[in-house]
Amino acid sequence: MSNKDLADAIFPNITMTIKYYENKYKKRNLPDGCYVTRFAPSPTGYMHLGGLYQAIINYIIAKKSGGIFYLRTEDTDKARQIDGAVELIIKTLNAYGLNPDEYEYDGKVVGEYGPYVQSERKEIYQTFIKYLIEIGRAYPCFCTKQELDEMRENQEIIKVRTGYHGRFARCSRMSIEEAIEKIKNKEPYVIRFRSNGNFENKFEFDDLRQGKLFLNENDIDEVIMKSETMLPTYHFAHVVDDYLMGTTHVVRGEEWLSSAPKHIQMFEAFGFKPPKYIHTPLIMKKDGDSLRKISKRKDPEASITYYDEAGYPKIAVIESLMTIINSNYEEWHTANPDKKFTDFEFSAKKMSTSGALYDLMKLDDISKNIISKMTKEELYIESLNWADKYSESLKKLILKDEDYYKNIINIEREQEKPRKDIAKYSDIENLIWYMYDDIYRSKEKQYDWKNITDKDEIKNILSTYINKYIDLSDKDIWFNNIKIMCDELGYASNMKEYKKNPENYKGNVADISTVLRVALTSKSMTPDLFEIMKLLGEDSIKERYNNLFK
RNA sequence: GGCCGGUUGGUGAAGUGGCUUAACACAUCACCCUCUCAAGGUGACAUUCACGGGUCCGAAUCCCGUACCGGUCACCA
Repeated sequence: MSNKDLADAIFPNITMTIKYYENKYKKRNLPDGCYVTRFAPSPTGYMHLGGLYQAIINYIIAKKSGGIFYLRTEDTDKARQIDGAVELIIKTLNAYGLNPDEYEYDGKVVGEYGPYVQSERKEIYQTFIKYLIEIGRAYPCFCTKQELDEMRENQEIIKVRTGYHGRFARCSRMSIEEAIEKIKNKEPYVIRFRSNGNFENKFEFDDLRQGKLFLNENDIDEVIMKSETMLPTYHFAHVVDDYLMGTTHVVRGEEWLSSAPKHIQMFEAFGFKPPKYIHTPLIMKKDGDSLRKISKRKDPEASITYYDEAGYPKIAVIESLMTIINSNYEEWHTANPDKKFTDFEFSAKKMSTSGALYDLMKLDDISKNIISKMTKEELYIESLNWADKYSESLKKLILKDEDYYKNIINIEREQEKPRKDIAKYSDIENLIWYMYDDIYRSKEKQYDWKNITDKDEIKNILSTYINKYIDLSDKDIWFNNIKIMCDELGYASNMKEYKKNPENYKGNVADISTVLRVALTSKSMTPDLFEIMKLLGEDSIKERYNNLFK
């Protein structure tokens, strides 16, 4: 009995060879220096901020080099899979402008290296595993979960490194006959890789972010195929897929670094050249006094849907992540305002050395800048698209009179230094509701009076204004009228004069303006009053002033 | 516990032996501008780079030790 017999007993139906697949998936015909990268999420739920972060890096290094960025679905864990997760990932990627060149979705395969869904590549993995068994580098293991648990407990007691290695790797010494017998008896088993490493030995591992590292060789006989589904584990699928798909650079989270020795060893077992690795820091979250990996379960801001629902422009989210990826991104972007984030010269070495806290304040700042630079047409379209999905009330407002809406959002907009008060589309409604008469009438309002609070004085100011001074034909005339009114009512029309001798006046032009503003909008903080008045129109202003104390 | 990495302001960080009196950006605060707010302008904000020791004419930068933080040690990825 030979290893060949064992391999046949396990995979009687696998007739292909590695050569066949190597022929089928030809080496990519790309010029030197092109990066082939992938985003390889497992469809276990919603798209995660960390996932987007990985995807961005993969995308920019591939695009910048003229290479390929592809999407691979890692669905080997059927228990954790969630319906619709793949769709969400693809849609998110596309929405954020990170379109993969190759992917598989909804029965459609784009690219020469598919299937791009791991569960559909079962035969490929099994072919590779079969080969490993034939050459004696893999074997079936019949240890039960319970036996493994006991073994680990034992190892802890006698203070040995835990894991299936060395003398603890019982099934590695099982005779071929016995193994075949057990398989015939339908005993459950997994396939393990037979490691030839020595944990005491170090080898040099070159991580493109961390630089040269000296890691211990792996001596654990890792599970490479699961028993029930006969699908590979991550470790094995990574080796086979990234080899066959021609991945040149694997960008993945730092949590993978410690299993890199296993991967390297498997590549070597096949005689394949491993890809280059970039292990990235994790995005962290402050939890009390300590830090932890940002978590989808505990942190709403870990899910990309959080940003979509709040209405952040996609590019703002990307740029905020870029500042974490390489902190010189912002400086570069300021110097090259017309370039896209994909033009940025990403440097793995410049990535932070430890996990970064994601700063929502920073996101707001980036987002405000981006939104302030939009034209009114752009903002109109973006905000309507957002409202269509997430806000019935804003949508109604916009559609009531689209031109009116555009005029409102255009206040202090299309100019050299535009107003920056919108960080996300969900802010808009709260900033503009008072521009609509019907809402203004029905809404419960708190008037935010400042210096002048006396009812009769306010009435007096308002009636004087609408009877004698209201003129919306031109901003200078408008403001000049307010100043004249100040003089008439005993308020300082000139702020400098007022500051010199405040006791000579009842107040100043700012106080008067504030009364006009609050009486009109209920708010003491609004954009340019003249613009607001002009848009509202005389009738509306008069109505609001007249009805104020009724 | 073993192994691997890390530790520069509230945050992201620049920095690789003298150019650093520690860049830039966010946040915060003050002032200016100003009809309010936002914006914009000016300035403040780490006498110090986790701590201790060492090398050196000179250290955030190199070495050693300690502490703390993170990752990993699954038939999860």
